[in-house]
Order: sequence, then structure tokens, then C-alpha cells
Amino acid sequence: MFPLVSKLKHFIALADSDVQALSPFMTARRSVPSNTDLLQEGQTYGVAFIIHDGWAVRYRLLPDGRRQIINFLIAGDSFGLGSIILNIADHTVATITPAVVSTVTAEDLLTLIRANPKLGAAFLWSAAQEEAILREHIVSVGRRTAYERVAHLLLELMTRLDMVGRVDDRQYELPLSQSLLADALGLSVVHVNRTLRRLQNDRLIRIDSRQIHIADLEQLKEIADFKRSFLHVAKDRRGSSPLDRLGR
Amino acid sequence: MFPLVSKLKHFIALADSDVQALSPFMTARRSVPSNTDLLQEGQTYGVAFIIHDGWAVRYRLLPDGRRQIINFLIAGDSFGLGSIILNIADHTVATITPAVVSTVTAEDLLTLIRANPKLGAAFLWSAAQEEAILREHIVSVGRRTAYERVAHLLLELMTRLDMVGRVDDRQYELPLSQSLLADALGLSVVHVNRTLRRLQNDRLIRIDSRQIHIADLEQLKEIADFKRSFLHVAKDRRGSSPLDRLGR
DNA sequence: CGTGCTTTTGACCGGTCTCAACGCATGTGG
DNA sequence: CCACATGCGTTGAGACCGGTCAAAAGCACG
Repeated sequence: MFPLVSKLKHFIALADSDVQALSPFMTARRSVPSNTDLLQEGQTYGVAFIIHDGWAVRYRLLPDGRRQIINFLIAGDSFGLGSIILNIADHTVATITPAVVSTVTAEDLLTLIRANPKLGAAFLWSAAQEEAILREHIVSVGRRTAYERVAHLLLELMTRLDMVGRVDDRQYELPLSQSLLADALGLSVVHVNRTLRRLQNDRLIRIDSRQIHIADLEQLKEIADFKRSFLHVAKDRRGSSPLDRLGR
Repeated sequence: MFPLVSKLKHFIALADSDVQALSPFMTARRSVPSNTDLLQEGQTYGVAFIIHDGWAVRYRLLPDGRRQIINFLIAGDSFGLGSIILNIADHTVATITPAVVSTVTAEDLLTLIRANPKLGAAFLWSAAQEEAILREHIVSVGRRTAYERVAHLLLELMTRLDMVGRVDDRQYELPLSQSLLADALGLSVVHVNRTLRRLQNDRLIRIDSRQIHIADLEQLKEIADFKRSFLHVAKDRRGSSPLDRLGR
């Protein structure tokens, strides 16, 4: 199944027709190499992107070269809708691995949603999740120690990757250099290195050639104060949201 | 004019009918005292809030009491839509001054937008601005020094307050204790105090009984790397956005 | 097999934190 | 009207988390 579909299904039940309606966007794919800018600060865009495979980062540079990564984008994520609305991008998005993406125009997107309201609800949900991730990122960088920050990020990524079926027995591929982690977490490369080392010495995680294994999930969650609920995965959701109506 | 209307008009031109359609929500007001929770982490809500007057904060507490303020909410801001979508709030919103608010149900909101598509576009725009503020907050807390952070926040607040007509000659009321500033900026109270003092010694700002005066706007912007554009105020916007269509 | 990126480690530095104390304003109850 | 408590701003002293600088080793790839 396409990662995007897999992800959206975690938010709201989709009819076959919804999935059908999405497929044109899933099949018009484009491969882009690593380290390619997809969205550039200051540029104007009329399209949104869907990532089918590979990783990207959203970041901003300060004049003296300091970089802050806003968030990581993985398979199933989309971005650029904000730039459609706002006309001009206030940050850059770049691939950090080879990736497969497709683009959607604002028109197509509006048409799609009008014809399939459930998809609209699913995208809304997805946007709300993304905002929750941003908020939690602020908490991490503002108030958590380096140790806690790294732990939290590793758990967040595991949860998100799990939504698109890329986690196997608490193990997943993490194609991030320590320098990328540093810029995401507001730390220096050197300190990220030491912190990762400490997490391994403490037997909380294991890292082996870009593969991360969460060795002690419970303790790691405790340390990071990681609340899975903030990602609002609906898997175990019972009740209904007022917005379900949107999707009939 | 109501702050919310004033703010939305910065994003998109509203017809009289749009403003008319909004007024029922503007007039059903409720006064709430200072330090009142409007939204509590873990609770379920079916309504969104509009702030007509006063200040509120969105924050999250860590188990040991550390607090991170996600953002400040001022007149014209709304919140809680995310909680409508997600069913459960992952953070708390509380007033920090006496405030005047009103609530909107998801149903009313959907009806309103369906009848006045332009309002839908305006709210989208507003949501996009809010997300941009969150992103910039991550940059601040992750990569800016204390000095730069404080400078940036003061400029952000001035710009936002200006959108609702609460700034007079680079001067505005800032009803925030240093402890609130500290929790927003990821700093200690003591350091916020020293930093504010330094900004005043450097003749960049003046503070006098909760009134902030930006004494040297240009230099402050330089220090903070403040780009007004990230707030996407459309005042001086020429071109059109694909989403203008939404509003006919 | 050289070039460049990444990881790792050591030594030292410094921005920010913690702890502690004090002043000042405001409020409250006796 | 005073006694006291409470909240906020301010300042000093010292500690520490994480930064910077530097260097070497591992590794990937042309």
C-alpha cells in the first residue's frame, strides 16, 4: 500500500473510492537525488508535494550559517500546502536521501477533496498531527535536556515510521547524520555524538549502520516523557469526531 | 472593529456580507478572569475559542514541573480547532490576563464557511500564519541566543498586535511576567531578567510599567534576524494566491 | 587510494542555570 | 493602619550542561 494511504487510514476510515481517487497522484512519481531542494525560502509555488519514499528536511538558515531543522519528512508526508496558501515559502525543504515524490496543484487538490470529503477530513487530521509535532518539538528544544531530546525524537520517528509500515520489532532505518540530528535538536554535533553514545551505554537503544533498535522502550518513553497520544494515531480510537461528518 | 475581523482583513479582502456573517460570534461574549484554563490537556472539546480581548498562553508541562509555552494568544486569535479535529487536547490553554472570549461549535463553523467561502480562505490563511509562528519559534529556541530570542519575540508580538491595532508608535502593552517570557523562550527567569536589562542598556528597547517601546527597530530586527514576511501579512501583497478562488 | 564527509574523543571554555538573598509593590485580614 | 504574606523584579556567586576547537580514525566513493 502507498505510504500516504497507509498514513491517512490511521486517521479515518477510507472507502475504496477514496483510495481510487488518490491513485492518480500516487502513480505520477518522480525520483529526485539526495540533497535536492524541493522548496526554497523566498520562492513562490503553486504545488504541494507528496513524499512516497526517502527522507527530507524542512529547515531555516540564520544569516551566519546556523541552521535549524523544523522537522523531518518521511514517506507518506506531504508539504507545500502552506506555501500554496501563503504564496511564498518562508523556509526550505530538501531531500536528504534519494527520494520519490509527486506534486499536486492546488486546483487538483481542491477538486479531489470536493469529490471525496473523507479525504479532506483525513488531510485535516494529518495537518493537525503535523502541528502537534511542531508543538512537541518546541517543548523538546525549549525544556528538555539533550538526553531527553534525543530519546523523544527517536520515539517520535519510530511512531511515524510505524504508521507507514517501516518499523519492524522496534527497529527502523534512520538515515540521519549526527549533524542533521544536531540541527534538529538545537545541539552541537559533538554533543549529539556523546548523547547517542550514552543512550547506547545505558542499553536503551542500539545503533548499527543506520539501523536503530529501541532496546528498552518503556524506560525510553519514561525519560522522554513521550506520549504517543500527541501524534493522535486513531488506531485505537473509539469515539467519533465532529469532523467525521465531513466525510459523510 | 473586532480584532478578529481586523486580523482576517490582513489576509484577504472581506465583503461586508462576510463581516456580517461573523458578527453573531463576535457578540456572544464571555468574560473570564486571569489564570483560567480554557482548554486542558487530556480533555475532549467540541468547540473552538475566539479571543476578543486579553492574553492567553498555550503550554505543556513536563512531569517534573518544567513548563514550555508554545505560543501566546492575543486579541483576534482563535484556537481549539485542532482539538475539534483531534478530539483530545494535547496541551493546555489558559488566560494570563482577564479576557473576553466566545466559543464556536464545529457545526456553526462549518456552516459559516460553507456560506462564506472567503471566510474559509481567511481562516486557512490565519492557520498558516500560526504554523509559521510555531516554526519560527522552533528556530528561536533551537538556534538563537537569549539576546536574539528575546528580541525576536518582542518584534513578533509587535507585528501581531499591530494587526489588531494595539500598537502605537512602536509601543505596546506587554502584560507578561519575566517568568512567562522565560517559559516561552526556554530560558530561566534570571537570565531573561539580565537579557531584558541588557537590551535596555543597549538602548534597543524601553520598558516602563508593562509598556514596551521599541527604541531602535532596525538594529533589533538585525539582531533577531526578524523577517516580517514570515508572518505573511498581506497588506502589501499584489499577486493573487490560488486559494483566492476559494473565496470566489 | 585520495578526498571528503562522518564519527569519535579530549581539553577547555562560556552561556545559561541554580541557589540565595533582597527590595518593592500589592493585597488581606485583624 | 499595621503585620504579614505573596508575587515579581533584581543582583551576586558559583556550578554545569553543552559549546568550541582540534585532531584522528573510519568509511564511502570516484
